[in-house]
Amino acid sequence: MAMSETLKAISDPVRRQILELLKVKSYAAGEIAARFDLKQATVSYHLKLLKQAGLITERKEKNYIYYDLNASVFEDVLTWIYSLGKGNGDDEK
Amino acid sequence: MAMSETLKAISDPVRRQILELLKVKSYAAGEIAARFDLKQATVSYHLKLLKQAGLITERKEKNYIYYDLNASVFEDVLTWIYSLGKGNGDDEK
DNA sequence: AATCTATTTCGATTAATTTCTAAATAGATA
DNA sequence: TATCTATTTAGAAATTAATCGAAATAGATT
Repeated sequence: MAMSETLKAISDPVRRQILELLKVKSYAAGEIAARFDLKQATVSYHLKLLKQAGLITERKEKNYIYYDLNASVFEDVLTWIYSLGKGNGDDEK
Repeated sequence: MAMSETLKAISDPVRRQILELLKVKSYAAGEIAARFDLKQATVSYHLKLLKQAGLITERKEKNYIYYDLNASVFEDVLTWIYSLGKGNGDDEK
């Protein structure tokens, strides 16, 4: 189930842009929201999905919540993609 | 737009399984459909999306349509995923 | 304690995706 | 040519996802 969640998370362009933003440094939820033409509640929804997929972590500081990228989750995805290239006949998900 | 299409295509588990199947060899549409608990029309819909994303190609032979995997399309996705790991500060999609 | 600030959660709405049945296409075969 | 076989396309129903406004939470600040 982990990979489905990861792939669904990154299949949305808003969520990919959030990840790209967090690649540079941590941002608080409000700072992230400010960069999109979306309401804060909507961005919060996307952050929740990314968090559930393990792609970001949160860290509370003062009354802000800072988000950090966790790219290590991509390992399974990379393995799956490579396996398609390598023709080893494994027919399972 | 290409990457969004690729990622959306592989965000569905049925479509990932189709790709895994095609990794082994080409199959006709009906043979693929036979492996899923879905109507042929539904599988045809998934094949269409995979084709649009460039992940499979089709080849007509007799009155069958054979499908082949084209994993080369993953290059952009791999590049994107790697770029998130490497912290190079590029904030664009 | 009262209020301010940052953020999430809830409920509703709209939009997109998946699935189905039925009909259409198109190439083989009788 | 009539029909069989493989497959797609069209249209409708069901499910899931994205968005918003309003209310709730929780930690600072006064």
